[in-house]
This record gives sequence, C-alpha cells and structure tokens, in this order.
Amino acid sequence: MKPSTHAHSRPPQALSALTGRLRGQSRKITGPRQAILEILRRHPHPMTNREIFAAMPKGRCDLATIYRAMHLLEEMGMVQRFDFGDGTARFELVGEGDDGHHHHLVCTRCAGVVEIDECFLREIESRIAARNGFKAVTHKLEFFGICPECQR
Amino acid sequence: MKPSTHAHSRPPQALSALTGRLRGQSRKITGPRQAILEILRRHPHPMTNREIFAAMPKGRCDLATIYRAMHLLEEMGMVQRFDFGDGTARFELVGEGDDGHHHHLVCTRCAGVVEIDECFLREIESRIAARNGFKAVTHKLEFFGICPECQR
DNA sequence: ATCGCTGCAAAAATTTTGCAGGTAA
DNA sequence: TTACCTGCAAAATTTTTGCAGCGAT
Repeated sequence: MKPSTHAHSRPPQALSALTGRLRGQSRKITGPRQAILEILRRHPHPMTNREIFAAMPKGRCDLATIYRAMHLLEEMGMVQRFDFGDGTARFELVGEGDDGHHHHLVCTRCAGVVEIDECFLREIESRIAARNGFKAVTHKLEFFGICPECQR
Repeated sequence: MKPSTHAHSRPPQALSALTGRLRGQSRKITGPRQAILEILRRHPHPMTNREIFAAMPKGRCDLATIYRAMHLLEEMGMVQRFDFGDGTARFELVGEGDDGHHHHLVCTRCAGVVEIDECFLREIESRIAARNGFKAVTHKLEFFGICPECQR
C-alpha cells in the first residue's frame, strides 16, 4: 500500500470540532466515537470498518458499534462512503462545509490510494439528468490502475 | 423498476454464438450454462446472481453454479461486472468484440436502470494516469437519481 | 475415459439486529 | 432521570469452497 500521496489538501479537523458536531445534533460523545473519529482524522484515505477496528487500541470497542457509528456519521454527513468494488464499504472523514464528493485512484496490486479532488462530471451529470428526466442525479466514480511502485 | 429504456442498441446475440465462444475455449456447454446465457441474453440490464437464479425455471441449477459460471464468463470477457454500491454484484452480457465498458443511470427509489453508452472519461483517464505515474488505468462510473415515474 | 462441471453442504466474510445493561447529558 | 449507546450474541446476506458423483466431449 505505497502511494499515500494526496494531491489534495483537506486540513485535519480538530477532534473538538468533530465532537462539537455530534453535540450539536444532541448525540452523545462516547469513548468509542471519539476513538473512531480520532482514527479517521489521522487517516487521509478511506478505511473499512475492520481496519478501523484493527487500528483501535486493544478492541476498545465492538465491531458492531463501529458499524452503527458509521451509519450515524454518514447520515450526519460527517463521513463519506466509498466503494472500491471489492464488496466492503470504506469511509473517509468529510470536512466541515464540504460535501465530501471526490474520487480515488486505486492500485489494483497493492491497494494504495491517491485522492483525486477534481470532479469532471458536474455538467455531464446535468446533461444526463435532463436527457432522461431524472432528478437529483449524482455519481460514483473511481479509477483503478497500477501504481509506479508496483510496475517495477 | 420502471425505466428500462436503453438509449443504446446492443443487438441480442444468438445463443449459438454464445455457446460457440464457450466451445472455442474448450469449456463445456452444459444445461445450467445455457440457461444462464439465455436469461442474460433476454435481459438488457445488469442482474444479480440471485435474480438469475430466480429467473431460472424451478431451481434448474444451483446458486453456487451460477457464481462459478459468472466467474468463468467474466474471465472470458463474456460478461461485465457492475457495482451499484449496494453490496451485490451485477452482471451484463457483453457483445462479441465489445469490451463491455459502459455506465448506468440508476433510480434510487425503484432500482430502474437506464443504460448510458457514452464514455466521458477516456482522455481524463490518461491525464490521471500520466499525472500519477499509473499504468493500465480504468474506471468505474455509475449515475444515481430519481426517475420520472418516481418523481410523481 | 477424461476432466470439467454440478449439486449439496458447509464455511467464510460482511453487515444487521435484539436485548439487557450502562452512561452521557 | 432518561434517552441514547454499547457489548455480546445471533442472524441475515453474499460469496467461496470441499467433495463425491455425473456428464460433455
């Protein structure tokens, strides 16, 4: 998992800012949730629930709790769900005010991830919506390839 | 599941042409495989393995056999795997000589699917590959929205 | 007669859920 | 105190795999 370069610059959010968003929605600030947010905060790339669980000091919380927390955080817009097509969901922290929409370039050999901040499809999205009479059209896009390290 | 419009026109392939491709790779033409190909042939949209199983006359073959067949057909390039982000794989028949690369517009209410034949990202793909030193870059892209029927 | 393929059953992996008890507010 | 959360256990899905026997070539 070599390429951890991220061309973007999502500034790390303070933990207090994150818990504040929870408090604002009158959700409780518990040990497991703080631990999860702390882990996501330090990780610039999408993580599976199992990875979050593994990164947690000595099973500090149950895996089921992580699943429930990610549902909540996703609903609140604090994390964004990504799907790399291997059948396991991945989550990334979303900056305050950001909608979290971006893409990734994933190495199919080592699973390394490069963040892609540009979005190329905004206008194509509206064209497709109009042409087919759809509303509220969004998209999911991920790139896959072989990273420089894995080519050698 | 209303919108079954497909702007594209993938001509249905004869079953004999399909089995011929199997024969050409010295794979066996069995009852289950013929049934699977027949079902896919009549379905212009991606199907889950369970849907294929359900469309099969009276459990004519085992679900595990369908999984194994789809692996084979995918490897042979006869079907293309799609991922609508709900954690279950979907498969669509690929025309002879076609690479199967295309996208979908999926209704998040009724799960209806519109096929999108254009691909907008060929050149962006090479730009991203070059910029990050990746090789063999591909992408997966799906659109989601609310179809005309479901808006009423 | 091969070797590949199938059905059945069991297992693996991810995700969801019920429930009783605990804790943040 | 009162909701909300958590851990534990069980269940629901999707997908994979082992094995013995059958069947296409």
